[in-house]
Amino acid sequence: MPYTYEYPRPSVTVDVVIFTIADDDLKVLLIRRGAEPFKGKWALPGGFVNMDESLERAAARELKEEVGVSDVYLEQLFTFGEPKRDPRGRVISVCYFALVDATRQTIRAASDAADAEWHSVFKLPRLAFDHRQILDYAIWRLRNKIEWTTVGYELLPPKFTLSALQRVYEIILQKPVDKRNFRKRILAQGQITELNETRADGAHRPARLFAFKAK
Amino acid sequence: MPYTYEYPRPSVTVDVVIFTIADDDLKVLLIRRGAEPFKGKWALPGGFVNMDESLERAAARELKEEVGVSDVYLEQLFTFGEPKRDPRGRVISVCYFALVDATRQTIRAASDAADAEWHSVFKLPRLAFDHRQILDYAIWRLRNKIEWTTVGYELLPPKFTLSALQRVYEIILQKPVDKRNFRKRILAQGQITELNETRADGAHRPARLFAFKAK
DNA sequence: CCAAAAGTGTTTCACTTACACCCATGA
DNA sequence: TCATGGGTGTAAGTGAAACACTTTTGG
Repeated sequence: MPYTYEYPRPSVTVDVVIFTIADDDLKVLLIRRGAEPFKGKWALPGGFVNMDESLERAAARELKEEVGVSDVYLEQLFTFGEPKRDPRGRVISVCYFALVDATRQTIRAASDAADAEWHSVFKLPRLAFDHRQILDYAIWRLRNKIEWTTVGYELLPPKFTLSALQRVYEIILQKPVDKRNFRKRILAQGQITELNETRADGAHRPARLFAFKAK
Repeated sequence: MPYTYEYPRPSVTVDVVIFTIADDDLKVLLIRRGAEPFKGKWALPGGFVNMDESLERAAARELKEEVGVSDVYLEQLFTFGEPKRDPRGRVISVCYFALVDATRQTIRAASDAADAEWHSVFKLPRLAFDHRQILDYAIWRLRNKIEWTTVGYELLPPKFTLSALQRVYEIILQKPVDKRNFRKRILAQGQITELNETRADGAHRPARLFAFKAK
């Protein structure tokens, strides 16, 4: 541990990989950069950490500013700090990943960005800085996590059908999932409750709705 | 992403949780602080990140300085950045955890610390800053990781007996492990090779030595 | 020959996987 | 009545857990 603070200090930012499911696809929010370097290129939303806010609060603030939501799933991902990752100087980026349910997201124009858009993670443009690497890592984490935990629910509204949840898994894992085994496994986890409601909109047999127990 | 760097900058340090197995116990290297705050208290080894070195290099450097080893297992753990975690000002700490095998560690006195010592993680003194929280998280990660991966080998010398490896697991998990199932499981992983050597020192039946394949 | 650690297989149980048909509804 | 997505069970296979005795060596 240091004795002194008379030491050159790097800049510290938080970048947030914000995922959602929309149009039957896994999407990530990207911001088109309005200034150099990488002007016009797409980048992850992010910004400086204020001196009086925690890292997680900074990430939550970004999320609020860029997507206009709070109380969503937010997890620290990794801290990227290669000396040359930003051409302007030493910037250390503490990265987070967030899961936002498709019905809540309402993108706001970010104050420091020309444009914000949801992009399919399977058809990504060229990204600024090392953001492609960050995003790839986030996808890898999401895929692992969905197999061992219950984060999948975070991408759905409070009431959802099992078919919708299954689609979330299929989209993220990019492989078909067996319907019967999926339902058995999910129900066996005991984390969701069957509701006495069905979905009204479909043209076919109405699907039973479920809800995630703890949130 | 920021436009400007005219922004207050926090200090950034790396702290390293260095584990080893010694005296049939899981040990962590702690440094006695020689200055305020927390003067005289034990703390994790750590220090500032130089402007031209990566975070991982900074952690490796600390490891080299404090324990005198390189080429050991090193993994980023978490970044702690609560605004009040250091009474002197805003300090963000990128934490790593390292696994050092018991035969290699030769503690050196650290340049900025009065003393460095291995402590049992089960009999810890009061630690400086939020280092207890960091250490608890590192132990949790180690326990998880050892169940799903092969990091256990990193705590042993290149040639080891299966009994020694089993003890590593028992010490970390703090529960007895079934010998036959353990051997089956480890061998089935296909990550270690049986050597044509036995351990010479024991007073009883000599144990076969094994080696980790990829390192 | 005794004490102590090394080494070795089989059975049981739980969980995962593969797989195909009927149901309910709106058009 | 038909097209479409919703919903259900069983059998086989795979991996984890429980469990006790024989072997080899040094003293």
